This record gives sequence, structure tokens and C-alpha cells, in this order.
Amino acid sequence: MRFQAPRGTQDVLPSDSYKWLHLEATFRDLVSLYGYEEIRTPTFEDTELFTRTAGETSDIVTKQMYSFLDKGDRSITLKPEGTAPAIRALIQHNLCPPGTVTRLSYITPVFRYERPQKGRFREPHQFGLELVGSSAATADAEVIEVTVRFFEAAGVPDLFVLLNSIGREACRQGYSEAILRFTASFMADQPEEFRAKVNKNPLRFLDSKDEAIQVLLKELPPISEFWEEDTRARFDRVQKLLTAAEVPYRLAPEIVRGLDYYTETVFEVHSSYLGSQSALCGGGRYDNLIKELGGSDLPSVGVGIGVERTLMVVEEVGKNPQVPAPDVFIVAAGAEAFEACHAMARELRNGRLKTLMDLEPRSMKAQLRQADKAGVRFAAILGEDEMAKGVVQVRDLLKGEQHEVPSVGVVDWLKTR
RNA sequence: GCGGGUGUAGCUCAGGGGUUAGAGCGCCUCACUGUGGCUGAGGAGGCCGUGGGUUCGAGACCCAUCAUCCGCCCCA
Repeated sequence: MRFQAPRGTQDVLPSDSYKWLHLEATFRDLVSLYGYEEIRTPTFEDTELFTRTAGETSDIVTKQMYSFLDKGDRSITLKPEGTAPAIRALIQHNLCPPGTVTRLSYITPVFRYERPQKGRFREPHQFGLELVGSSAATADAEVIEVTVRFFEAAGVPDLFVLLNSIGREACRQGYSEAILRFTASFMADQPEEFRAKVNKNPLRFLDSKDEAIQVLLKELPPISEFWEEDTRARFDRVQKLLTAAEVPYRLAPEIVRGLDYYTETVFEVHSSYLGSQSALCGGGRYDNLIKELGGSDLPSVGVGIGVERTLMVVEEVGKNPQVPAPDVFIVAAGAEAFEACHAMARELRNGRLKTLMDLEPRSMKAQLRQADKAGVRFAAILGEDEMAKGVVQVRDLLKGEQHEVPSVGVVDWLKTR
């Protein structure tokens, strides 16, 4: 009880660890079907990149960044999300020359200095996809579809996509002005700091939980009335593609995403099982990000998936993958057979059978109880009598049957079951 | 960053100033000396989160601190 984990981290049980690895494998398998290649960790987990991530790509208050001074008094900020670092790696290593299309995936921890609560940690993990180099609506739809297929494969029930388009600069400019007009009376009473924040990105008002704001915005026309013609065309096309792919989606004009590098398509995936704990993932198109980070003028669309939240939903509905039980438990009938049991364990493991054995030659009752607890199907019992006869008693713990099997044939016998 | 709840056995929790801190589940042993699950009996396991304070006496009350959970904020 004296050990206390660092704030905002989780105690991870062995079974949780297995679920995590299983989800990771599900993600890798699924996205590889669509041609996404994984960026390995060392490629983009560079401290300097973290540092720049904080200032350049986000105007979100820095108190949510995980910042500290290192031993050289440099200000270090741990990366708060995966997209910008992945895009930096892409620029740095020229992974997407103009004229080509590149599909990247990554699995990475991210860090946020927030008050931890359920479903929100200081070191959460993110699965991410970046589809770079295409401005086609099919790219938007592909990223959304892959994301949904992943959640389906992971066992997330009742999922649906919330879809919106926030248009291009002119559209957002016009809409922002409209929002500020509608909320002028509210803003007048607000502190200077708040006004400065909102003026920077008035779209954030749309998903505000403040009732006064929501009342004022009741008469606000939807953003679709500010769309330019090509935005509308893309949005229609994306919807058609999603329908064809049988991806369940709803239009959600209130979804604007927090970062200002998004353009046009934005989406989230929700599950009705998650309740108020927000979305499982967030994504969309960001056609200006690569240029802003110093790369070519490349269009891009991507998604970041919250690993812990996904696991929470899967856990909630009891669709956890179970750790596979061992195949055999070796029971030493009498201390004299203990060494021979070890030899048999080596033999079974050489035959690729997952084999357990008690560490001490305890009573058979205790050993069999261990076997039962471990969930194994077979107990292989070896004592002096069996050694003399050159056999092993193999007990089927499920059926309660017991078979006498020649020692030399045990591996084969077990493998054919 | 703001407000609130909770820290007692491996787990879930009871005990709300007064002997030696409890229950259920789990674990171990025995009944059954070479056969699991069921039953019964017995047993092990506690810096009562940590530090300070009040008191004759603190697991309990007060302060601080750490952890954790729930709102808010925020959500890449």
C-alpha cells in the first residue's frame, strides 16, 4: 500500500495488458488492409519536436500541456497529440513527395497536464492515421471508414459517426463573425482573458455547455449556409461514399474540433455506451497543416483514436478478449517425480504447448487445484508408478476423464485434442 | 486551474473518541497420507495512505500532504 502511482497513470493488471496488446494488434491488422504503413516510434519521438509542438500548432492554453524544464533549463513540452509529430516526421524524411499519396499509421503515448478522471489520463495513448497528398473526397471517406471498421473489429457496440464540415477560410471567417454578432451581449460581461480566447476561435462557442450561450445561438443559421460551392460538393460526396460503405453517420453541426488547422470535413466517432465521456476519436481534413509546419502545400486527412477510452467501452459491454489458458498443468505425484516432471515440461514446451507446473512438489490436491484455477484443460500426472511403466496419466479436467498415455507420445496426444 | 467525494486485509467494504480493528469473497492447510470443482473445520494475511496536531486515550476529531473518483474547465 505504500507504493503510489504517479498522478494520472493507471495500475495495469496482466489481463489489462493483454487487452491492450490485443487492441493494438487489431489496429495494425485492420489498417494494413488499407495500405497504411506504421511510423516506428524512434522516427518521430524527438524531444525538439515535442517542444515545437506546443507553440506552433495549437493556441489552446498551455496549462494543459505537460511542460517542464530539463537539466539544461530548456523548456520541454511532451507532445499533446500525434498528428503534428507524425506530419513533422513526414516532412523531415520527405515521406510524401508532391504528386504522391502516402498512408501512415502510428501508435504513441501522448501527454496532457489535466486533472485526471475516468477516461482521462495524463498519459493516454493514441492510434493514428494520416492520409497525405490527396484532396479527393474519397480520402475523407476512407479515413472515416477505416476508423469505423477498426472500432467494429475491436468490438465497440452501437457506434456512429458525427460528421460536419467547417469549410475553408472564407467560410469560417464569415461564420465566426456571425457567431460573434449573436453572442455580443453575452461577451460584454465576460473577462478580458475569456474574450481574447473566444475571439481567436469563435467556433468553440458551438459546443459550449453554457445555457446562456446556447439560447443566444438558437437563431444562428447552420454553418452549411456559409459553405462555398466546392465545400458543399465535397460534403455531399463524402456522405454518398459513407452510405455506400454502410458507415452509420449523423450530421452534427456542433462538431468543430478544437484545433484551428482543420479545414472542411471534421468527424468524431461515438458509442452510446460511452455516456458523457465524449468521443472515442477525432479527425478530419487539415489541408493547411503541412504547409504551416514548413512542408509542401499538401492536403491531408487523418484521425486520432483514444486507446484507453476504446478499451473502456469494450470492457463495459464485456467483449474483452480473454487471455488464452495454458494447455497443460504438470502434476508431480510425490516429490520423487519432481525432476522428471521438469523434464516433461521442457519436452511439452519444445512441442509448443503452454505448460505450467507448481514450483514446489506440494500435495496432488494443491497442484490440481492450481491447475483448475489456471483454467487448463489437461493435467499431466507423473509419479513413480508412471515412471516405472513409462506412461503419463493425462486428466481431462473438463470432462473428468483420465487417460494413460505412453510418455513418448504425450505431446502428440495433447496436440490432437 | 476550480468545486466536491473517497483512502481500513489480495478484492469489495463495515467500524464515526474507549480493551486485543471486523465481515464477505479470495488465499493456504486439514477432513481425503496419489486426483480439481462441492461441503465442513482451522489458519495466514493490517505503518487503518503519509506527516503533524487535539486528547488520559485517535482507525475515528482538526490541519497539511499524496493518491484516487465525480462534476466544471478543456478535449489534439
